[in-house]
Amino acid sequence: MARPRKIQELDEPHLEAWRSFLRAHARLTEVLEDELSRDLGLPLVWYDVLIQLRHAGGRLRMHDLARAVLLSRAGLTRLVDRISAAGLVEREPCPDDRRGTFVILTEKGAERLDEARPVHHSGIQEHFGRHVSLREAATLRRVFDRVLRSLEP
Amino acid sequence: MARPRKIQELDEPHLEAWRSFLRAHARLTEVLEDELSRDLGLPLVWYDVLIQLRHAGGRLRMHDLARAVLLSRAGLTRLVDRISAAGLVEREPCPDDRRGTFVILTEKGAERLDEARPVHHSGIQEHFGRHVSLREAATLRRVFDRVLRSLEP
DNA sequence: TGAAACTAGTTGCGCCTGCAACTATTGTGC
DNA sequence: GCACAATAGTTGCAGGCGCAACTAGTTTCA
Repeated sequence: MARPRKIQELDEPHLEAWRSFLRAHARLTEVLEDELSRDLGLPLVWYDVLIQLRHAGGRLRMHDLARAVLLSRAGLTRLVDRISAAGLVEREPCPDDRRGTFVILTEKGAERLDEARPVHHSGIQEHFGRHVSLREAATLRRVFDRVLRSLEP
Repeated sequence: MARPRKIQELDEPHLEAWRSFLRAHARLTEVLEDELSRDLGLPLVWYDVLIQLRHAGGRLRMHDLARAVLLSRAGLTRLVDRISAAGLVEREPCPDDRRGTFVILTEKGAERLDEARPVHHSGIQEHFGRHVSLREAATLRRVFDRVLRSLEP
């Protein structure tokens, strides 16, 4: 008799892929964080903030920056406090929307980013890129983008 | 004239793969953490501790458990404090090595794990496995294991 | 055997984060 | 135009983590 089946079960190969994925992420971010902090005194989140700002042309609203760096707005408030205390970004009120605040990449922030980028990129190459063929990189990107799209609202 | 070249440069496809990897990890763990906490009141790290204990036959030294769940020994001390306060594990002195402490999966912990496992696994299937072909899963595992091996010692 | 080096686990401390509550501003519907 | 809901950002608070220092036990080796 046909019994109702789950749409799909999680099988061993997928579970193994998942476990390797988790472990690789943990180790890679640990190593890259250490390298960037040690060599340049720049935490990875700081780097991420600076990169996102440059990517957006140098300025971003708190709200948008929070989404870009995957942080709560509260978390971002404190983070921007620290980074701006170091002079790498500045806050500026948003003229259109008086609730809003822009975060702006300063000259000094841009310099630090220029120093950090090659270091960080060669870390990624050294520990990740080097071990991944072009074909595999394409697969990774395709798969993860697919996963991400499914998680969007 | 042949100028010295870097061994390898990080190229766009690899960088894109890296970015998607990071975002996918952040979103997936966020969602799975929420599901497990909401449905069963069990944080993901707790689940991980219980699973690792079962995997090891029900008992593990603090030190080994810390490595298994990718936590500092200090972090694990507090984590085990919390989980054992909830009755899911117990500490027991190690007879061979009087510095050592075993963490032991209790009956209650095993029950909670049995409840959580199918929930967590269907979450992984729903948000990850479902979007990944068998062939892709094999690639992911192969790539990440390769990366992990390079990070050992 | 005995001292020095090492290892296991815990604790003090400070950092970073999210949640919930709050203020200020903007948008909506009658 | 005005009350009510929604949104932007900040702050109090508590949880969870790692580092460094500490205690206790073990290994090494002369």
